[in-house]
Amino acid sequence: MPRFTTPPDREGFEEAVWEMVMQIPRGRVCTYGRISELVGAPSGMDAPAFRAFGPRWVGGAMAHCPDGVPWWRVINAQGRISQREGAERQRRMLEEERVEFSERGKVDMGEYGWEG
DNA sequence: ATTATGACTCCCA
DNA sequence: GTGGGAGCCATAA
Repeated sequence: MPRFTTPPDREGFEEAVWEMVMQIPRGRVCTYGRISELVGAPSGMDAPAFRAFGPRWVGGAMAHCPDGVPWWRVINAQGRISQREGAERQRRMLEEERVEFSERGKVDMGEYGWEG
């Protein structure tokens, strides 16, 4: 397992992430990686490092986001739920807004994915 | 000071 | 489709 850290300017980065996540329409999903791309790297960080860690930082921001942020609309690039503890709850939240899961628990990104 | 810890993605067997 | 490794460092305890 690779290690990762919180980003430089964590507060600013996470706020930007939350604002971006709030733009995901109801009934759609977005990936950690796509959110991090849309938000962009904090100044002073090189692209390769950000490519590697950005998505995980987005995950970190989802772990403690303020009310009003639809954290459940963020899933991984494979169309699956990354969270372990709250996976069922997240799935319910998505199904309530008509997002469908395959038998293997996957969301069709072509159908439900939001690219920003 | 040292250690454990994280809601990821890509690439290649 | 599934499995493992690489990416490489800030916080909290």
